[in-house]
Amino acid sequence: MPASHPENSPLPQRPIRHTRRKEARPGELLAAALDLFVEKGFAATRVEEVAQRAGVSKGTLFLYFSSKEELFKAVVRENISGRFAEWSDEIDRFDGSAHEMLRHCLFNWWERIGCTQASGIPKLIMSEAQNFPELASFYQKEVMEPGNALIERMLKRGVERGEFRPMDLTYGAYLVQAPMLFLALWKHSMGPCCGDHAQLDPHKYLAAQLDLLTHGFSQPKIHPYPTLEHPLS
Amino acid sequence: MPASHPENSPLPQRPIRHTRRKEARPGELLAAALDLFVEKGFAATRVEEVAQRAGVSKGTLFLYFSSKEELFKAVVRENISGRFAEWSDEIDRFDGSAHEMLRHCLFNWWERIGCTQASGIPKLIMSEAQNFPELASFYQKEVMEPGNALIERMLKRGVERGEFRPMDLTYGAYLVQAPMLFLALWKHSMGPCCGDHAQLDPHKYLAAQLDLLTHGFSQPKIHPYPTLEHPLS
DNA sequence: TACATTAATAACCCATTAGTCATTAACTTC
DNA sequence: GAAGTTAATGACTAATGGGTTATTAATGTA
Repeated sequence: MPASHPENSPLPQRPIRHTRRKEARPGELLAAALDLFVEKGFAATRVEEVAQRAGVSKGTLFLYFSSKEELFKAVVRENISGRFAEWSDEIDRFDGSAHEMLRHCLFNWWERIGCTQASGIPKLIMSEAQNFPELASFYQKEVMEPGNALIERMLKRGVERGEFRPMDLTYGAYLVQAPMLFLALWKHSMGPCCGDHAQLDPHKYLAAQLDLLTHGFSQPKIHPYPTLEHPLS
Repeated sequence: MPASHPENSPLPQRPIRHTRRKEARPGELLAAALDLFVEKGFAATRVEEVAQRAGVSKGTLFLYFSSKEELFKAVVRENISGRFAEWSDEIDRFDGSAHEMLRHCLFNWWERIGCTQASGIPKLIMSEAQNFPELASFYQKEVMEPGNALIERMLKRGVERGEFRPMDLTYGAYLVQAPMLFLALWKHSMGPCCGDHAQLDPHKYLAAQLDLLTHGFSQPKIHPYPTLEHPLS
């Protein structure tokens, strides 16, 4: 479809373009970038497309972010690692049982990250880790490690209260993280592709997982928890 | 590094090049493509690199595969099917306890798939699912569903023998699958990027996971299993 | 209204890469 | 061993896309 004629001269074409909104640009660019990175991956997303979706030109994008990689890092900070502080506080303040805390953690993760677009970021990282090693180690340092530390603290608390049996905290943390990653990946890869059949209900899955963790971590003999058949319903 | 001079005229440079091996080329190209697609993903893999690794020129690759996409599809078709038949037989024949069976399943998966290159395919599929929806549903039908069915049968057997408490088999199967996917993804994404620190020992992880599943699925009160601190060591 | 500042632009540069095609030479056949 | 067939090549192209920069114009100030 090559439009040989300019053909758009009669219309002014630019009613409100070129407005200056220094404060709003970065946020709008980050939002657009999150959308596109999650949808198409890092390498496949063109910066010009990001700029267009944010309503600016490509040059403007580079005015606010020095490179595509910096843009990506900013997206990750904005959507994931920036929230660890409040999460940490929440863990400190929590005064329920370790099991309630685990439940709180899993379901809150779902509400705040899992069910939002931000859960596409882990998939993104997994997909592009090899091609962009510094992005991978950035993610490792700014997301995986603090996240693990948070979960480890939570598990340790459970062990100290006598609710959880002794465990290797490092691997215990992986056991908690794996299902979240699984859910995020499912949501952003297989889920949208497979029709109604084989759909995965996130709440049911999380409930089953929580049930498994609760039973699996518990000190034996004491707790009569619900079975997997009616988990937390 | 622009080499202004040709400079390689003195040496013949091509001792055994240009041999004609029509039968062998497709297989060699597919093997090379699997390596590279798993390592770098679809978009980032250059066809010329695939050709080089297979010992031919780029032009030759297009002689056998009409496009990069066709090459990709051929790789997935070549490497995914099979294997389920023998696994199914093994499950039927197994005569140990449900817990032993679960252990057998996890560790055998690791030996046969997890630790091989084949475990890169799930990552590949996850990464490219959005760009190739028909591939994703193909994978869902030919891999995920039969795999789930296998695990469900295994869990059902445990429930029927009274070793596992009653559970929703569909979600129980996901609980078993998630850690395998986690391990495969780790191996092919974060693992190779993050230096020695934060390394994940597959056997220790699987042992911890098996321990969790064993405790979590068990009928309460009966089994004194080892703690997560010395899982299966 | 004139001037200074700088947000925003769009044309440009350059490296990369999927795909093509005219040419070359390895095998086959007689 | 000459001729024909076709596997294999690599230089070419067209398009793409990250990043740059000279230019434009919106806004604030006097």
